[in-house]
Amino acid sequence: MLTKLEEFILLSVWRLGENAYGATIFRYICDTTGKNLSLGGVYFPLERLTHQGYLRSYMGITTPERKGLSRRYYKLTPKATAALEELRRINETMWAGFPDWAASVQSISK
Amino acid sequence: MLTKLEEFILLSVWRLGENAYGATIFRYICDTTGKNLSLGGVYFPLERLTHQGYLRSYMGITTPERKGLSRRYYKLTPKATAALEELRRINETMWAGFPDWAASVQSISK
DNA sequence: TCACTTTTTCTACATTTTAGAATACGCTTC
DNA sequence: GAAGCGTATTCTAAAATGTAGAAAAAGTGA
Repeated sequence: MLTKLEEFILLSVWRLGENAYGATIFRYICDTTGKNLSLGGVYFPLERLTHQGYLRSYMGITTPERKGLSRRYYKLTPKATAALEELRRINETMWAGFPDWAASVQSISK
Repeated sequence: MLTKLEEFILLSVWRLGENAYGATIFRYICDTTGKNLSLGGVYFPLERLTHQGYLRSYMGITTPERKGLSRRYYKLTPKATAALEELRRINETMWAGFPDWAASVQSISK
């Protein structure tokens, strides 16, 4: 099963689209969760997920007029999309009916 | 931050109500996720969560006419409820707009 | 008493996370 | 053209967490 961090990383890659690389993913997760991750704690799972076939990565070759080391960008593979959809279903079942959840989900009235 | 297992354990305790003890929690999570957890992998975090103040536990003293070791029941503390509500908010933000999610959530049209 | 069922507890090992230091690269400035 | 700065990635060691399964506990029934 994907860990929570892996789940969040995959979702971040999906959401950031063309702009998904280590540093932006790190910042996005920190901002959204309000927690302080460590940088290493995002780069390491990125590699792991790539090895496991959830992500494809490629070096940024375009527009090299910016400062710094060249970026390594990430994209979801179909395997990742499938895993996320399964996870979404599991999450939905687990959380169904939890107080306050009702406010944003249809067809649960309690 | 709570791990995924801890999240699922807390949700199971909430859902199982008066019937939340190690073995039922274990079975509920296995059934819902379709994964094979190990038993030890549920008892250990249960103790951890209790120590950290997310759960209160008490031994089952009622109706001792059943077989087996006496059960240790669990209940959520207010700290756990608060953590779950925060997590729900984070999850909602992370998952908002993800394909297929739309089917069960209001006001997302894409 | 012995075997059986349900449940918890324990142990050893593998994986994942945390925290932060080290390294890389390309501008800019002196 | 060397030094410093900002953006990024890579690496390392320690701590926390998860996996797998064996062992133990307690009551029931043969």
